[in-house]
Amino acid sequence: MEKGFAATRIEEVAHRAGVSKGTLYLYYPSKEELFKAVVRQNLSALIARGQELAGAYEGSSSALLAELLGMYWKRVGETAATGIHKIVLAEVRNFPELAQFYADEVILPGDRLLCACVQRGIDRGEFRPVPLHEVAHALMAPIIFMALHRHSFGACPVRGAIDVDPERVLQAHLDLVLHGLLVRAPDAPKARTRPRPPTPPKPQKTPKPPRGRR
Amino acid sequence: MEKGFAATRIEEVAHRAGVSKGTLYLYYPSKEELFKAVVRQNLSALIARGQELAGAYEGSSSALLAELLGMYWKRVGETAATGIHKIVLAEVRNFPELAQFYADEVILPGDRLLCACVQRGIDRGEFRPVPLHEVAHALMAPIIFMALHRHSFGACPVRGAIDVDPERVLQAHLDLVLHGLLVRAPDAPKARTRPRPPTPPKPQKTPKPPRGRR
Amino acid sequence: MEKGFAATRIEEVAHRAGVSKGTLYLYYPSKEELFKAVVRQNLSALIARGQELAGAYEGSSSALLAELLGMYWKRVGETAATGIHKIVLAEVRNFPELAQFYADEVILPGDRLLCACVQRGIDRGEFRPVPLHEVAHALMAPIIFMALHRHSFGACPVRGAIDVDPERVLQAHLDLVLHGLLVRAPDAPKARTRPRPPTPPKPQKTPKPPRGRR
Amino acid sequence: MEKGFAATRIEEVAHRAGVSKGTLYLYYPSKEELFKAVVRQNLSALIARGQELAGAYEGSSSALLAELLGMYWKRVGETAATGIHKIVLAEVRNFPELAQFYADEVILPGDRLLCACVQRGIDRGEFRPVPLHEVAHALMAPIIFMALHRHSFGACPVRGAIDVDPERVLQAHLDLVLHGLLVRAPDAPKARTRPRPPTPPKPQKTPKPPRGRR
DNA sequence: CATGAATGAGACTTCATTCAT
DNA sequence: TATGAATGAAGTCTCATTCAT
Repeated sequence: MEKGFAATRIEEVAHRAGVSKGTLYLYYPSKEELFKAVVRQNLSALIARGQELAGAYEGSSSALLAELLGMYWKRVGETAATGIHKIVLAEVRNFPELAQFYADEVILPGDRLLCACVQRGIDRGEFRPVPLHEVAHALMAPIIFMALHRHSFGACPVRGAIDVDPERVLQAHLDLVLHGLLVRAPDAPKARTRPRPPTPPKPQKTPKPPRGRR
Repeated sequence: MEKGFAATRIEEVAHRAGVSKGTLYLYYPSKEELFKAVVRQNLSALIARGQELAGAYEGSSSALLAELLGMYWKRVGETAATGIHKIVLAEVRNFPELAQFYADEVILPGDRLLCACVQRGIDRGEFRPVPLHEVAHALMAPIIFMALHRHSFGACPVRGAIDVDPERVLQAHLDLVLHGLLVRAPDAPKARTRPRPPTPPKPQKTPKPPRGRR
Repeated sequence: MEKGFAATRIEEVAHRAGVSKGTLYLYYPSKEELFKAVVRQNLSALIARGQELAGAYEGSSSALLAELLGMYWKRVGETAATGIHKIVLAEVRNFPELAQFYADEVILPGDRLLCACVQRGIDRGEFRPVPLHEVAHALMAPIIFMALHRHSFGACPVRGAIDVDPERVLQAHLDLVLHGLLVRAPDAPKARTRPRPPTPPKPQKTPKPPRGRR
Repeated sequence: MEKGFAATRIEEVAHRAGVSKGTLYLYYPSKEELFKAVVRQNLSALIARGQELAGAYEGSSSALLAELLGMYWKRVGETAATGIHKIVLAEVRNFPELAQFYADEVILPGDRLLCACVQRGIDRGEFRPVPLHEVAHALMAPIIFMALHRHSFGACPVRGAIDVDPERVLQAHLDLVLHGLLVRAPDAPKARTRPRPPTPPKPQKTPKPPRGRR
């Protein structure tokens, strides 16, 4: 996840795993297969988590969506698993079987889950009628994108970086989009899960002290 | 952009350029430099496009944002330039100098532009007061994400793919998010640039029977 | 014998022996030693067979030679032991100690036996005086060669192979060479061990239509 | 030819060829292909030589055969090309395509040539009617076998080796076998090409000074 | 200015060998 | 005594880079 497929040497993987090069080959017949196994295992975790959440939920659909997205961020976006997004994005075209796998195991289930939640909101009269898939995309994209971003740029020391706090971005995103979903958006944005003042002082645009790599 | 840095062979680059391998080295001292030049040139194109978009605008802030995002999609998201996003994302950590460059040339200007537009909306009483950077992120992310997605998965034949129409996603995104920005969201979503029925007939019930591509 | 020294993996040897790789090393300290043991044991079998044949014989020297060569073919040429010839031939130069061993255990005893038989024929006035070693070579070579050939090419499906019947080759060889040994070759070839019509009907005109094997 | 396929390192081949490892791969895509090319080229030489000889011949069939076999020995048996026999024998089972190739390019043409000569002898009333293919085998085998033998054992220093002089073996073989072919074998063996006393003193069985390898 | 043949460092992979259990 | 997981040296092959022409 740090370097991508090609730039990662089998030897280092083995070293970090605490075994020797040869041992790796007792479990995976090739670098490609090892790679695919890494993707598969990490994705399985993703799916599993999604399904846990998908269980019965009692509150409003807004709250449910906020919950889902927030949990996704906490469990995936902030963990090492984020890298999986980067690597899949970067390598699908070189490992075509990956595409099918990812579609089946991640994209479809994820889409299904989000669509179901939005539909629930519509059915209960909470949300305006909206195109499901497209909204699901709009809901998820900024979060995954942020994860991608943090995983790649976040790891590089950059002068003048816009120091967006993921927590706040998530908040803004939910605020905005749930606001947009509501049948009759009230004057004041009540839809937020946790009430927060619009933009707390927290000074932005400060050159954040670069966190060294490694 | 097709294969990533490592999987691309100098020889093929030379071949497609219609010259010999040696000739490449007359112009670029190494594969790394060639790569950086490719990124830089493509980013310049991105910038140029950004600047074109940044010109004076008279209408409502909602319309301005819709215009900007739509234009971005048409000029970048749908063109080969999209690949630049993918490759930068995939390689920044291996080419740290790229991070600074990308931040300076793409992220900052882009953020500045969007923040200015949102601020304009707030100043003119169109938008609720919202955290600028975070909203800018929320505005841009789904579009770039879609571009990334199309560039990677879009190139792979996948059974049962969710066939999202970019045009519609863009529409839903704008609809949603601009809706959410408005000070007083009216009952009906008037904020859209081009009047369109809220949810066009095209029935989209959740577990849509997968229409195979290919 | 199937694959040669290098292409044979210890693991497969162990597997066929019904034990684990480690167990092999309890009995043989290295692949080389195991190999040498294989050769040695197979050669011992060869020798043993040679000595069985060497016993007392009463008939004509022609008949004795025919008997010996025929027996060799039946007991060695047609059995798995043939492979030993191939592998020794292929590997002597990589395992020089093998050369001495093979010379002592196979070549010398074999030569001694054949020379003795030819000398017996000369002494008894049956054979012309001929150079012993050279004739011994001429006697044995076609048989061993055929064995080699069958072990290597015989195992490969080849279109248009010349389908020589080993039995007939042996016959022709004996016929020819014993004919050539006799002091006064009679008009008709009576020297053959088992009376057979000179050239059995089976018409064999030069460019015989290749009968495919398989 | 010295070490066999597996024991030969690409690097050494390159070194002896006076080029670098990589260069070899500009001409042959793999070690296997290089190997096959070596075999092919050497065999082509074999064939070419056989066909030169196959041209018009005026003398007796005995003399023709003696000529052919003698020339083969001089042009192949004594040269480095001999190794080709060893390596083909040792590796056919690992390179099945080799079998077909060798059959087509070497065995069949060779067989055809020899059969034609024997048939010529029969037609001209020189030879007894004999089974062609089998006799061809009997004619060729001792010579190839000797070549194999010299290539492998000949290169190893062995105490008490039977020091057979190839020239003499060839002579004895021809003497014997041509003798055996003749319709009416005369009392004295006149069939020899160059008249030589049966067995000159030349003491045999002497521990020949080991010719070191390399 | 352009070529393309040659290079050789470096990476993946194999497999004989070891050794704790 | 037997196992089989682990090892790491060694070999094949790739490909960025060089340079004489």
